[in-house]
Amino acid sequence: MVATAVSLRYFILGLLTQEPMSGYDIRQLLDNLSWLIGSPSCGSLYPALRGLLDEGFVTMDVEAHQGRPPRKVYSITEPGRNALQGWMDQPAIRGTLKAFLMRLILANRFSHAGLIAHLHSRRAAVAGYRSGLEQAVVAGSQPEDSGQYLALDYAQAIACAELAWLDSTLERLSQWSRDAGKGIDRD
Amino acid sequence: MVATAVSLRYFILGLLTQEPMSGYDIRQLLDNLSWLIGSPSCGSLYPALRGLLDEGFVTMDVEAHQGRPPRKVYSITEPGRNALQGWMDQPAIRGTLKAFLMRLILANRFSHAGLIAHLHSRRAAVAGYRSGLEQAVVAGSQPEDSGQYLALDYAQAIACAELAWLDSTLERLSQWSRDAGKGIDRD
DNA sequence: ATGTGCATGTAACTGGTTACATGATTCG
DNA sequence: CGAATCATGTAACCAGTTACATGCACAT
Repeated sequence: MVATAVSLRYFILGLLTQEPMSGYDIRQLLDNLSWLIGSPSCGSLYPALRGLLDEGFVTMDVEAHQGRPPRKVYSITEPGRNALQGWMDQPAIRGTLKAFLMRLILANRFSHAGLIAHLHSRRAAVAGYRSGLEQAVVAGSQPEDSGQYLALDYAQAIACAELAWLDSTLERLSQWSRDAGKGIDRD
Repeated sequence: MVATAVSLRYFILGLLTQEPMSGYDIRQLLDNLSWLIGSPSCGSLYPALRGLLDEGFVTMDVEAHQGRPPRKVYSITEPGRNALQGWMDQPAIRGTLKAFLMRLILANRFSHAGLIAHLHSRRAAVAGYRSGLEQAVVAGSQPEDSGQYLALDYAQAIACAELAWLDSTLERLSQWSRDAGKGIDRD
């Protein structure tokens, strides 16, 4: 009853903020992003669209062509935008990397500040995770159970890399926004 | 019909290779590992045990205590060991980090060679993933769609970190096994 | 008496997958 | 003629989650 991640639904909703699209369009777009979040292959796409429609987060216009099946073009509604905003504002729940990436892709369509906030919240989550790992190292895992030890080491390495990326990116973004603030948006 | 990851089932099976355990024992063990793979909190644990029992991968002995509910102690069977081996031998399917970590934890209970193979297969998977990301950078994503660009960059950073860890760990392990081969197991 | 720990489980739901089903159009 | 592309969807299944249900023992 708490967070209800429901990534795909909201991600689709986010994609629709750019322009109205048909299910087919969305699928192709998702296929392009498959390296990041994996294509959900129609079996989950169409039900998701149906769900969004039922909740009133999108409207549907049928573009009938003769012969060819009619394109059903979906557009986001005001309630849809609100729901999406609500989803975006949710703090990044730990472990859901995919959800983070989805939001990251969508984030700067909203606001620069939102993007920054999103990165910060991720940073906090990862930092917490890493400190948990450190405690686990100190506590249990003797190096004799090297499986556990390896897994721990691996997870720590990843977490450190994430933190490093987040820090450098935040630095870069804040610098960019400082420059933009001064009106020196050369690029 | 292909891979059927079914992580938890097989992970439990792997834990049982060390010693017979009751559901309760397993749960506590999993709780200890929660920072890595997240505790599955009985709702999935007991059904998993039931499933393993139905498939003949474990046997169950009931230790009746008066008063206190009886401990049901599960032991792995020969078919269970075979099934587990089959699962371990599956190449690490991309994206399933958790499955990889589970196998990593279990791997060296089997054989040193298996562990190495496991790491190599992960390495191949991650390398493939990264090259996919690189292609995606070259192809689509103009820096204007900075959301996509950021996500891409992030994923690449992680992938690189993974590769670096895998390489250094493989190096370390092969050195260790070389030393052991020479009988100079100083540590 | 009350709550914490041991020890088991069920039921309903969720988010997703695979594989299948439909049907017209256009290209080789 | 057959295959690929456009375009929609359904049905069955799967792994896992949350929340609930049970019940005894022992300590406060």
